[in-house]
Amino acid sequence: MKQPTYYDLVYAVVREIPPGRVSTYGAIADYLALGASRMVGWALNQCAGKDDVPAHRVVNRKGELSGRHHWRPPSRMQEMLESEGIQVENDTVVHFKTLFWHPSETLGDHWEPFEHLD
DNA sequence: TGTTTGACCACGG
DNA sequence: GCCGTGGCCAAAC
Repeated sequence: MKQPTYYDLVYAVVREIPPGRVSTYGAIADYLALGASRMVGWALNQCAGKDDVPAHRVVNRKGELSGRHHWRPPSRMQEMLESEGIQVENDTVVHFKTLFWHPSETLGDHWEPFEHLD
């Protein structure tokens, strides 16, 4: 990998998710204008194992930990969330609607993560 | 090079 | 408010 791809954009946004908050595939896909929220899932699939990307803060639109099966061990994702004060019950984020974080909430609409790279 | 699949979402019934 | 269907783009086969 030599130049930034949409993977890097996804990673960059995920890293900006504030601790104790959660975001969704759809929100990230919408913010990055990827056109397909599945691509976020693919990107996160590649980031599995990377500790520098808090992928545990990304859940589906229902607030369910749909990606926990891709963690080692699967319970790791829930533990990470709980360690940040996020309550998880039955593989679903409690108060998900309240803890939901949208990229534009913090990054704004003109966030250029790689503008310095050209 | 065509088909299948994927940590999904919006919409209509 | 739940269920089935289409769509979306990229990687793996």
